[in-house]
Amino acid sequence: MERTNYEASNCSIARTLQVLGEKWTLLIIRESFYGATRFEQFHRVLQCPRNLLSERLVLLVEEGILERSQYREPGSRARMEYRLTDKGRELMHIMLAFMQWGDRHKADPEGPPVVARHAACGRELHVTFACSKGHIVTEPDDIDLVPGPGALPPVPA
Amino acid sequence: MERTNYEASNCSIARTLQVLGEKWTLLIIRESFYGATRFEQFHRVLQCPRNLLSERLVLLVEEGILERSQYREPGSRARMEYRLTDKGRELMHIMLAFMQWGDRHKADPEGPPVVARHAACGRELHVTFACSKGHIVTEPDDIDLVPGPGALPPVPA
DNA sequence: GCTCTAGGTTCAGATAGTTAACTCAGAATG
DNA sequence: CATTCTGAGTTAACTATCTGAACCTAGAGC
Repeated sequence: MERTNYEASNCSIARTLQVLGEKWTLLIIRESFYGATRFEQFHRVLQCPRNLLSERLVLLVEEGILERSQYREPGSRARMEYRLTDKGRELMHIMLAFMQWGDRHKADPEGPPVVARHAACGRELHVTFACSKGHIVTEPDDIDLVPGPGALPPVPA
Repeated sequence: MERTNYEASNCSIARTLQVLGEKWTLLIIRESFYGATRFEQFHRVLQCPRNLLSERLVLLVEEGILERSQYREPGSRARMEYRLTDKGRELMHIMLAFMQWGDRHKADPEGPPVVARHAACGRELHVTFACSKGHIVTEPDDIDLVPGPGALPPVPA
């Protein structure tokens, strides 16, 4: 299974896209967050081609984002289930960032189908940035993107 | 320009992917955040096919994520530039969520090429969730995903 | 022994992405 | 003022990926 190469630069975004950037992948993960665990569940909701679903699940397991295991309901034969690993659950930030932007700019008139709440207090959550001093930042303008240790030479004008 | 349809459910994530989910799109936006504004700048860094770059830029302008305008450097002819709109700048959350996951799980040994800092205090930022009461949540387990006003019937087991 | 279901696999045809060559206008060069 | 150069695309042939549908298999239920 050869996959496309975005690697023109040392970039975590590109490397992450190499895993998540194919069609359906992020929606499969969305369904995992919403509670789907079985092939037919994913397929019923997403209505994506079965072979792609199959390929993507294999890939996500290889990447350590999902975990595949057999289980057996009493009186039923053994089946496979796919569950998010810790690494997969850390994709929550990406999911909710997508959801938040979409709710803001691509909203359905009915309102959002899913809302994220703080389990402890029940209030609605939104994606923010926090610095190590505890400052919460929401405005893009309050963020500086600066070269890090693995920086490449800047883009020539 | 027909685009693919992910719409099996009322979902902001799917609708956002319909705009950002095609190949190269998110990397074009990454470059916008890093300061690229001109066709050849994007192309030099990304090394993507020129026709796709061209198509994607048109699309991002149509979507109101980039703004296209003419400008003229003295002694040079008029050129086009592409700049993030406010709507585009709000994609920062998605960008940094990708970057953070990638830095954690797909890191380059050199370290990250770009770091996000709080403009006011200079400290490193990370993506978090905050509720309206000001609680900061980082653990996926502290988040409940609950049906919102536009909810669809739940996935049958 | 036949049918149903979950979880896939196979394959032909359509769509999207890639590669490389070409265009075109204005600036610079000679 | 003819020629080359550069930025910003366009075009066309080719390749890879995705889609839709049919097919397969093992175990459960009838």
